[in-house]
Amino acid sequence: MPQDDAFSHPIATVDAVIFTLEGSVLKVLLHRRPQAPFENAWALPGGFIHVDEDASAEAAVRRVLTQKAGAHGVHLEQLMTYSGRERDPRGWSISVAHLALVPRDRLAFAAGPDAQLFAVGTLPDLAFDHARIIADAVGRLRGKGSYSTLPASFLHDEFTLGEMQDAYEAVLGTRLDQSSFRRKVMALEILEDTGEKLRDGARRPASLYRLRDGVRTFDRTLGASGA
Amino acid sequence: MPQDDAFSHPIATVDAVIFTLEGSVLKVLLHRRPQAPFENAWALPGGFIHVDEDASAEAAVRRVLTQKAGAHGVHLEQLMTYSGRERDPRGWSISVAHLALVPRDRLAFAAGPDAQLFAVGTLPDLAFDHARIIADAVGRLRGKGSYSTLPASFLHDEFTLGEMQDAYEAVLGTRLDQSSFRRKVMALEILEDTGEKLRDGARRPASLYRLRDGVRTFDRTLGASGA
DNA sequence: AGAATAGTGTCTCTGAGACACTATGTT
DNA sequence: AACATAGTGTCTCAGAGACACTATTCT
Repeated sequence: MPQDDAFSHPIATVDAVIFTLEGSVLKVLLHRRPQAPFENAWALPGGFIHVDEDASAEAAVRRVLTQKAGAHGVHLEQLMTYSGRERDPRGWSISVAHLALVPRDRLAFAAGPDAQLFAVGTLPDLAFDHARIIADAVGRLRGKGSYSTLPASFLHDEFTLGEMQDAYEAVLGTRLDQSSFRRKVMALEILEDTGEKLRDGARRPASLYRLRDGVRTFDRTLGASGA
Repeated sequence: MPQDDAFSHPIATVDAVIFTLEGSVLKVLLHRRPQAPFENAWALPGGFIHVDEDASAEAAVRRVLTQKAGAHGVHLEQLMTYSGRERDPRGWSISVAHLALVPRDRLAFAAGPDAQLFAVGTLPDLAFDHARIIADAVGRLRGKGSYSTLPASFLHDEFTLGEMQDAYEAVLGTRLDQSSFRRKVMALEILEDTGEKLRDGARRPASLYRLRDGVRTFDRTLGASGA
């Protein structure tokens, strides 16, 4: 315990695994590193914790999210912390990785050769231990997705049951039975009917719902992960 | 991202929430702090990460476990990382909290006014944000306990179904039906019959089982948390 | 009318819980 | 024989999955 402050401190960073849904495909935002180490390699958006500026690691991630993905007010949760002497050639480092879930159109980054969305199934080679971090993040998302409202974070505030089911299917990687899905969602009482309908073409309009706030996880499942 | 190394680094520490079962009561090991900050307050065992000595945060926790609890080779998992400017008066700090589950007789600490096991229901005032950390740890243990072999970490290598059920009941805070518990445990195929029997008194001897390794979590539950 | 998705009804199967019962050892 | 825990059998109920069906809108 508090011996003496003579120990040299590790490098402290944060990393963000920013997920989104693009055409019902689960994707992650990656940036190409502009400098060493791992110059030109793809990597997770991240950066040093600014002790003078960030109130916490989570605040540091929110800063990164805004600066590098143009996203704010999105679902953000801590994933895990990765640390050690070997993971960063610059020295003993500690990185607090977070999970961010963002609707596609709330992501604002300069898409191009240096920033891109990759489907989680086909990732390029990655800097540091970022492949491992993404694998853990996907595991968390798939696992927790089945008994939480996490997948709904990819949707707008108001959405139809069909859109909601699509999001769950994309996250869990399985097809779900429509009838069972609706029955279970309704039984959980996690939605609020807005009274409005979505009219978007040659078919029966669907009711628009909103997530009732406060609800995050439930004790039943909305479908098993087929990963 | 890697800008310049000119940022001052946070203080980096680890904390261990060491759980054990004493007389079917879930307890946590606390130490009294010998010095400021929070001198004389109860706190979780923990300490600075030694960059020159620890290969990772987990390694740092294992060192702390050995030094402060005499425990090694126990179940250890990362809980969460707590960080910020306010949590430690010495400055911006980051602490990687871990969960350790130890059978009572594998804990070797000098019990006395400066080190003690406390039932999780009746904790004293705590230093730093350690009350919050313990609350999170109890939440994790209770939650994950119902669908994992975590509670069995409190037992010896070989144990009876009765002992196993006791451990689950202590962790989940509920009584479980004996018949259902046995049926579910058997259906999960997580145990290996040693062929031996425990003879410990005036009653029918119970079979001794061992955990089959590799098994950590399952998709069904062994009982709901009654917290 | 036809296309397309929204939404309902219902059957079956499995697992969980409750609880009554039998078994087997020591004193 | 009494006792205490080990271990079994069985009934009932709720939720999940499968799937066939009906409803409503636009073109």
